[in-house]
Amino acid sequence: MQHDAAGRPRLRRVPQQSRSRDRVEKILDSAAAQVVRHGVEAVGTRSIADAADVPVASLYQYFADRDDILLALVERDIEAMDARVQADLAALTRFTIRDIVAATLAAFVAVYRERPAFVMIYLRGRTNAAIDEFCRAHNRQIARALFDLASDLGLLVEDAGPRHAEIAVEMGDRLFQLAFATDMDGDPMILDEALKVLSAYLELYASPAGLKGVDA
Amino acid sequence: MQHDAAGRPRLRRVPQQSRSRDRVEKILDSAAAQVVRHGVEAVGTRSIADAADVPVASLYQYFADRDDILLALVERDIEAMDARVQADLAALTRFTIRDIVAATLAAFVAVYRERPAFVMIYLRGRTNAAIDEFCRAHNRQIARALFDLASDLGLLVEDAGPRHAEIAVEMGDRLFQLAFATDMDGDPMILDEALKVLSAYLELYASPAGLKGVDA
Amino acid sequence: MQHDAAGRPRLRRVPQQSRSRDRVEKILDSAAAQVVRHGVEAVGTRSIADAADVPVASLYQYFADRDDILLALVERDIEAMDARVQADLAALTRFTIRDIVAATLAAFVAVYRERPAFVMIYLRGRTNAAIDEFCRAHNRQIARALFDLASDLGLLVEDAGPRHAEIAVEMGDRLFQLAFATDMDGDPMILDEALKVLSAYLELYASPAGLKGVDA
Amino acid sequence: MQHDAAGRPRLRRVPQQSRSRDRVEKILDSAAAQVVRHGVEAVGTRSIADAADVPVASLYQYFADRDDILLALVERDIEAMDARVQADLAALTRFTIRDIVAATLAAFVAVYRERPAFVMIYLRGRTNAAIDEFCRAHNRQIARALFDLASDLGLLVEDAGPRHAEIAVEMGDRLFQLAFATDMDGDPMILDEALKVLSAYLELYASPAGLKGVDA
DNA sequence: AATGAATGAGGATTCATTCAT
DNA sequence: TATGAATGAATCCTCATTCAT
Repeated sequence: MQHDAAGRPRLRRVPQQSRSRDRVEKILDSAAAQVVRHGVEAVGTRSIADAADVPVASLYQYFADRDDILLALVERDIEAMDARVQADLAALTRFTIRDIVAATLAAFVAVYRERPAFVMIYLRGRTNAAIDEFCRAHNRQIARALFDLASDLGLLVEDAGPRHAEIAVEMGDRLFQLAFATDMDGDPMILDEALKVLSAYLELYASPAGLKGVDA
Repeated sequence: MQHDAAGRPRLRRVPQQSRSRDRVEKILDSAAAQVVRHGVEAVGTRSIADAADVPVASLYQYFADRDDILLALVERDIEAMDARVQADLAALTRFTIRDIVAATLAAFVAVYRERPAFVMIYLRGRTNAAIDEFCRAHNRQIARALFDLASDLGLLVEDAGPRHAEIAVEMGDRLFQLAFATDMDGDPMILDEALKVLSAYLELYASPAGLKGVDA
Repeated sequence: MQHDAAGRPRLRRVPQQSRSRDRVEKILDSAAAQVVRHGVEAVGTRSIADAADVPVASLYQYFADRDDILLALVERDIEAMDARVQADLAALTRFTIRDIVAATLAAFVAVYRERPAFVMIYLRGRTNAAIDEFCRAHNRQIARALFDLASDLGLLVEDAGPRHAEIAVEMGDRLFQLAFATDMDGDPMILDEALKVLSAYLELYASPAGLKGVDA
Repeated sequence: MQHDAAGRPRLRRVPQQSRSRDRVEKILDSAAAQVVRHGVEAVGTRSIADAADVPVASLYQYFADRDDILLALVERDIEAMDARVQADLAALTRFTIRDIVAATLAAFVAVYRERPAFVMIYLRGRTNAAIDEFCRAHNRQIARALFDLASDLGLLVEDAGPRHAEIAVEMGDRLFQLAFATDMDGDPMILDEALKVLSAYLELYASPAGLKGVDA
């Protein structure tokens, strides 16, 4: 990560032009392909650039860093994930804690399956501080959103707080890491376990409505 | 991996001298330590050599390649694992399918816990073709050995074949990878599940004796 | 420095528009600040442009080159210096060789102190052919002007020629470089010595009037 | 400057082999030539290596860094300077404070004149922390040696301490920087001034013998 | 057998400059 | 005129590997 004179990390410039957007997408696609093919550590600026048919120097138009490219990959995938979760939850006609958990997990699985590069980078996130940090922050954000939803619908008891949601999300995160560690489709057994574990945990904080369900 | 003029991989020279053996062990120990501390990709010939207090060039007396060192690490660990499995099985006084599975899994867990470098390399095995190939071959070999044992003891039905054992071993392999992916001691929940899953699977092919047990 | 198709150096476009003039000044001010802060070699187009709040590409509207910016800086400062010398000399009511030398040196010192960037670039001028060349030419020009002044006032003997003035100017130039090499205000001891040395030298070529003085 | 895993700067390997020594000398000579020709900032690893007819990577056999090469240049020159000072002082048959100062300054001037690259690097030392630090330490060391000599010969009064010698050396150092800033042979006027200033200063701490002299 | 020395190939990143609009 | 975007060339440096002794 580059830093400016004042020591703050230089921000990646987010291009708004459509031409640029295409190029960025191409770069990210190439990077994703390389990651899937050869692993996170093996992708270099050169291989990304070559695959994207872009000069190496041009990468630095759009990204601060090699790491920044990987981070962008994760961000892109996470955005897709958020969208999917939101859509799937919006499609529910009846809400229980378990339904919300199931829909969320299903959305995650669907996106993971579509985006194998995400799985690879995410799993090795430990190699890369920026990615790690970003994902952690995102987990908190997701937890908050889910908590707000359940709370607004009256599915939770008084005691329940955003903290509980965070714990659940972190657990789910871990389980997904495990499930996708070696199986790019997500080990179904662990995915099943994930649903059971998370539901059981969160139902400890469910109101009667949270168990019985409320209509949308 | 180096290749000779004919394109075949150059074989690692296996030293027989005791002085050499000490050095090889020291190198492997150092490499293992580095792997555990900094991850597979971060380990270079220099860091291994420095840690082993051996000149870098001397690594090539004992190993063909950087990859070859990692492979040797895996081989060494796998040998330990085989020995442990054999010993633990030999210690059983009564054999059921489930006992064999349990003893084997326990042996694996014990060795994994003693040898964290193995876990790290094995998990990232995909980075390294040689290691991947070696492990796959070893899995088949283990499967065969276990099948022969159970078969000789009359624990299996007629339908059972080495293929089933292979499937079980591969499943166990996967589950271990998952269990150790984030927890260097092996996620106990997954390890428990592993025992249940593998036993249940293999008992589908168990003879009555395989369920009830036979004396040693 | 850029060159056109015929190999001649491309001339810097001297903008006449007032809007442009403002921008050029801003660019030069920024460049000067950067030079003083970080040294000549550390100043890049990007840092100049950022500091001037101007797009990098716009620098090339006004300057042919990175070098050309530094050269323009020197030119601007030299123009100020010339004006100051002229004004200070015009303010004299009585002229001796020593008075002219003193006034000239004082004018130089005053300008150097106001324009630290000039000192830095000039001292490292050797890095930059264009600047070196320009300064040498200017030295000759100043020497000629001072010689003409003293000559017209009858302060010099017959033997005296522009060449002697040039030597004096070069000596003075060197002494200034020395005086400002480490002390941004000019080492006073060297500045004093400069006055003594140059006066003594030039008085070797002074007419009686040159020593006694003439009224303006 | 490189750093090892523990954060300490990786030491430059000082080669003892004669073959290596030749190469190191060749590299340093090339670097010196480049510095003199194009200035300190313009010398890169590539240009040094090319000029020395050595692969770039080989530079890193002998030097930790680009900076380290420049530092080595300075060290080599400083060693020569120390040797020269020692020899010139040993040649004196009669010792006064002034004689010691004169001999020392003369030795410095002689070495500076032989080694223009040293002058250039030393003057820009401010660019390079390692060089700066090294020179400062060396100044202290020289001061100590000169003080010990004068002290042993009984040339100093009781009050005199190594601290005074350090001040004198620092002053001399500055004056040399000035004298050689623009004149590769050392501006004679400043060199003369240097002798006067330093002698006068140190004679404040001279014993009668220090003024009158003692035989070797 | 052992190793200090040597190196080609490649790593990420920066920079001055040009181009298309 | 003005400029965002684009890039070739260069930067320093690392690494696995080989060679000569």
